[in-house]
Amino acid sequence: MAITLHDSLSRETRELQPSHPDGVYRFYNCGPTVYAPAHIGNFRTFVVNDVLRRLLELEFGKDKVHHVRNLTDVDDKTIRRAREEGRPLAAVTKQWTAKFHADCQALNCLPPHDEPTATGHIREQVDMIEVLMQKGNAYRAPDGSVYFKVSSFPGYGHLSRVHERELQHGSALAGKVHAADADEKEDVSDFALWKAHKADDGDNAWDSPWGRGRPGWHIECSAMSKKLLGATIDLHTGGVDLLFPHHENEIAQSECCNGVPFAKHWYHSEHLLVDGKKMSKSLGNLYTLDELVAKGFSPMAVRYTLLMGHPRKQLNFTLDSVHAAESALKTLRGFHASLPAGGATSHTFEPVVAALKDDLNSPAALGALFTIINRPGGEPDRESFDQAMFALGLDLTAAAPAAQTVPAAITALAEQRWAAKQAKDFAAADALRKDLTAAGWSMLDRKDGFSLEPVKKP
RNA sequence: GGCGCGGUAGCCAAGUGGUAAGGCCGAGGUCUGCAAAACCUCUAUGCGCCGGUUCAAUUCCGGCCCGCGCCUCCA
Repeated sequence: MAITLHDSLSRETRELQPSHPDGVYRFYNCGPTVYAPAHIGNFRTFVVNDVLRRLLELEFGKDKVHHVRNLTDVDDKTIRRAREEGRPLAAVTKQWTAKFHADCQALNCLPPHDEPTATGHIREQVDMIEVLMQKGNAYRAPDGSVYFKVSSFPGYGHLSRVHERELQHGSALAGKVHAADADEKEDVSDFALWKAHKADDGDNAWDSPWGRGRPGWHIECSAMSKKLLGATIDLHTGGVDLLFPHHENEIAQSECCNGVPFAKHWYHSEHLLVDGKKMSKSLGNLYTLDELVAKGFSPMAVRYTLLMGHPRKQLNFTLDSVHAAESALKTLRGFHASLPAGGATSHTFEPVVAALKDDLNSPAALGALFTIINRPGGEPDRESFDQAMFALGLDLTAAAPAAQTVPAAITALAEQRWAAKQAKDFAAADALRKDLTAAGWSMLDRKDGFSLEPVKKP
């Protein structure tokens, strides 16, 4: 069964097929800027792309997928962070790259085959800018910056329909259009390919034919995808916010430079909202994985939560939904543990993967999963269940939420109650249970002993 | 102002021109001294509002209301 996926450029849902003779599907996913911990909104996109990666492996073969995800390790934010902390840029980006990798691993995301960095590909970016200069698609501003001349590319705006857009009238936004460097550009739509060195950049600058400076943001993806995947790639993905201007600019640069179509298919995942609003520091509704783990949630429950909504639809993330995910995962773990070893064909989980292959419909896939689990009679098929879990990237053997340390006083109370229970002094036992509950702990009895866990909050 | 997405049970969320998946929560039951777990059962005559098309609309069309996102470097 083919994978179908919505294409942001044509606005059609189309089948995915490798276009190169070697049968390798070339897939580029815009990665994070490494200057701070990624938040769960970022991870929605990466988890969705991870599911896609897994489906591609199932469909075309494990060695027939080439997945590239870049790391932006030089830009205004990374440089500012390094300056604020008085550390070298590389120290900052290395630290946050490591954190990003740890979070991805916790969320069970497969590592991309290549993870190129902007600073590791200055040469390739400069080369590309030189071609654009030669072809007349770019110009050097008086300060030494190089800009892409948007008017030189007739195809500009097709992806985001930017020609149908207008700047917001009479608002603060219209006035703040790049006040910083607007004077250097010939047109406000033009965007930087190369940024001339400024004092704030410190020693984060490289030599170029136009003087010392650093690459603009968009050029890195064009240069690195070309180097690793070729001039025309099969699929380019990212969050909706990258649609304009980032991806629009990438298309302009790459197609003007290479003279061939940049990407055959574009896919954009929608934003994660928190409590009905986009995450932002000012609203205080921004979560990191660590913060959720600190609240007692498992990373796998966070992954599950991110899959509860259709990737092309805004998903409202709440702590209640992570609770729901944690409970659902618990059921899945129990089901998995009770699955018979042998394969059976009466209850196959193939519909789960089928739902995912239909434009990454993860909520439908989760629905199908439980529908099959709850189907009476017959025998569930372990092989297809494992495959469904692989596609969803749900590792049911991953650690459940870490048990909290039990205070000695609580343990003492529990031991008293256990003794009372053994002595069949149920009145005392019940009283002690109440005390424990009041103190915030649930006592779980077993045949041969007890365990304690924090009282579940509603 | 422009562009785009969405409004489905207490919460989250699929879906279809033919009469509403699933998860969570909640309720009842079985089983347990109690509690928990597990298992069973139940939970939208209804899909933002108003019209229209149709034998039939939540699903198509039109209007309206509300929410969210993007509009130059935020996944």
